[in-house]
Amino acid sequence: MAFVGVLEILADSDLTRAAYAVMERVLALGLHGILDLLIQGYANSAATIKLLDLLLWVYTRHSMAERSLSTFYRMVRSGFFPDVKNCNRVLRLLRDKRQWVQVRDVFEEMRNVGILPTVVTYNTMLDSFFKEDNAQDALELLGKMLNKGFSFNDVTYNVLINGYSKMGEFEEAKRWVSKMWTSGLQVTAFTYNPLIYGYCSKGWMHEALHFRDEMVRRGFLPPLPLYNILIDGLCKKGWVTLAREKFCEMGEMNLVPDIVTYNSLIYGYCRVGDLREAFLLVDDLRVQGLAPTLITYNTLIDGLCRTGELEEGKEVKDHMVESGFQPDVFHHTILVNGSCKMGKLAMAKEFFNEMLWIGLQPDGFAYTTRIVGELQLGSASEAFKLREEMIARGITPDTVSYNVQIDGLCKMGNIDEAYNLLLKMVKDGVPPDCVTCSCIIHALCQKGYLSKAWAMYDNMISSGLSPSVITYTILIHAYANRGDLESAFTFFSEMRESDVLPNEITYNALINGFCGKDLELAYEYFIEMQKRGLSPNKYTYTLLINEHCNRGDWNEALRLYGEMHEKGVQPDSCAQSVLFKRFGEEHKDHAISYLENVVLGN
DNA sequence: TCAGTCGTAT
Repeated sequence: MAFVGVLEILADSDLTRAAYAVMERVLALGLHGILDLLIQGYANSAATIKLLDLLLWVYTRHSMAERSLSTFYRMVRSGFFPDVKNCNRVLRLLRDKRQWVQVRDVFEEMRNVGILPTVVTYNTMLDSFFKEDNAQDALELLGKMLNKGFSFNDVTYNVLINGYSKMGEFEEAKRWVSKMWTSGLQVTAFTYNPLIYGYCSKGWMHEALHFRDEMVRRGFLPPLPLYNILIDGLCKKGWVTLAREKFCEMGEMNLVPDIVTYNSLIYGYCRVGDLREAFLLVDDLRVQGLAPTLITYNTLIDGLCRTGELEEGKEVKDHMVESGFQPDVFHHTILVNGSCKMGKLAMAKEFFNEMLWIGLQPDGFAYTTRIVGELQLGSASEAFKLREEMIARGITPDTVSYNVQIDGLCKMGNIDEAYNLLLKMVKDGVPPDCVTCSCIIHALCQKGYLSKAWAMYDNMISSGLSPSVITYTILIHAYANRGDLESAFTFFSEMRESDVLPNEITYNALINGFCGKDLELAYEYFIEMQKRGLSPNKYTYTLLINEHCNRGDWNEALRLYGEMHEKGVQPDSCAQSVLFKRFGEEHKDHAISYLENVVLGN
């Protein structure tokens, strides 16, 4: 036990750094028994407390939560009270490991034995409470902190701003930002980070952009990650033009985009189906001296799959593998999904099996994707087998997994079974969401049980779930289609009051309902949707053209058909057959080419 | 700070 003697000398002579190095060496050798030796009084008592503290420090530095905890408790119970700095280190470690109960216990123990907390202790505890989603306890602690005469430092403010932003309590977060300004503490660019990050993660991009502006007005240069978050948030909303503007703005601010910036923007263009621009960006990033990553490739392949270009996606995959990238679970999930969406179940299976073959463990996303394919293109029993296999592999079904299953049952017409599964999911502690309810509402509407659907809607509201644009559209469509325009309008109004924005499909559902009854009102919605920046699509035109044809108003039908062309909306066979439904089958081709000539003025 | 799964319409 010579090392204890060495440590004792070092501790006595205040050679902390040297003692730390020796202690690290001792533990690297696995000699954890030093704790017992010290507690039993192997060294002199002045050195013992220093060495125990050192031990605790080393354990926390190496993120050894169990050892840190047991050392802490052995120490306090033997009357060796650790330095508060080491207690703070233990708290921080436990917080980072999300061991909430242990964080609270250690804090409580500190109080019991009389170790006085510092502002760092309070900041750590506040942060821990927020990360635990317990703002109430954070608030109480804040009160205690003030009562004891502690004043907030910059970290306190940042913890509060961060905590409230993550919870989506932006008003409260903003209040602390302005308090921080008036407190005279140093506000930095990073003070705004959590707020902007919070807004982006909730998709509130206007607010996020507003705070970028405020930041710049206050004279801060937004850091690169902040621009990346903004561009990512804009792209996720599909606002790729605005994202591009921000991308250009970066240059004006002397910020150099990195691969994350490019990947986000590429994602944005892929999501709006502009693969040309996405590939141009890949060229551009290469010119800038950057190189595509696995994420770049996966994003492009997903983009191609979504536009139906599965073969091109496979080409990119080959190119990716040739460039030395190892396909991962994301990659395979994308291709499984792409194959299913093209109706190629056998190919989806191949991609899924390839993933297993190369030794990758499919996660919940991969299984869910595969199960959806099986439900839509294959068999329910195969889907069930896969679900069992997923559970056997230790993946517990989440909300999406249940939703897929529930929707599958609904589509097979088993609403009762779907409802039972909803009850089971609640029992299993998996929270149903808006999609769960929408699936069942949709099924009820399709079966004609409209009042049951309405009851389900009331049910979801009283459970605290917010209906989405899809939920409203399902109900509006069902009621409008049945001719109950008043009820359809009720949902439309409720939608407005809840600040849920209608989309093209919502308007189509309304227009569909009003066409047969009140064409004037149908046109009002047709105008309104365009005022709101929504472009009528082929369904919108088809609905209106159909109605005019039914009324024999051939001129207006033709005018709409022309407008459709002008706006670049490609009519499909459905739009054309609606227009010519009075024509005999054998004349249609002539009629269509005649019409194209008239309309296009050729 | 970046990628993958579920629900709407003629």
